[in-house]
Amino acid sequence: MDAAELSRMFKALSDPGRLRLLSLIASHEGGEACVCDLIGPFDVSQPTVSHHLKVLREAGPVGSERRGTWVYYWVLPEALAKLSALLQTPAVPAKVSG
Amino acid sequence: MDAAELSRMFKALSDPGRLRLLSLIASHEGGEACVCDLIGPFDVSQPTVSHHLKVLREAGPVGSERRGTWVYYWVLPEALAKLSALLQTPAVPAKVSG
DNA sequence: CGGCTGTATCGACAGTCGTCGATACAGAAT
DNA sequence: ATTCTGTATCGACGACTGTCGATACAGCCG
Repeated sequence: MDAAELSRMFKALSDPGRLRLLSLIASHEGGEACVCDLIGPFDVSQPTVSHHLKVLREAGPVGSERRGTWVYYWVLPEALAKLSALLQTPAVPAKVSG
Repeated sequence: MDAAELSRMFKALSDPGRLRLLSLIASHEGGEACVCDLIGPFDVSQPTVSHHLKVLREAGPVGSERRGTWVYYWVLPEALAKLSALLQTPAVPAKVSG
């Protein structure tokens, strides 16, 4: 994991809406939510929600799958754990600086 | 810590240059570095480095102090630890969603 | 004081981001 | 097949970001 990939992950988390999406997904029943569950709670349009979900998906911290009509999203704790570990260390360690 | 403040922290970490700055500061002798130590290793100009340092300072994860001619920067592990803790939990917990 | 060095701010510019409405695609039901 | 609903993509727009050169500010040294 280099600085570029790291920064991509952080960038995905740098939008309040995406943080709330992540939270909403994680706290949803069964640990997953379909897009239709995520559109209601937000003031933004459906395309915008879809866009944010795409950003999260491509950055790493969520997975998704189509099941018939609906598309479900869930949080990938491993991806978040990696970031967490990096922040815990003596502060962004040699892996990044090298 | 609400979603807006969280996102500000993440945004500060969402630039590869700032991540490397953070790493450089943390790994520097004594845990702190003056700006002059940070300009050399980068391809960007001094004003740009200064700008990134300001972003980091205002977002939280670094502190700074002028000592005579030089200005020193150091990492604030507590700020990073907060983020780390949030990412560790069942994934961006109730504090954010509420 | 005047000049020198380290750092910050300013103004400008290109590029990216979040957002939207319109539209296309996917699957289910009739 | 047609139609309906859920989701994704497209094209466009304003706002923000990273970057720079020029310049201002701060502190040291003659």
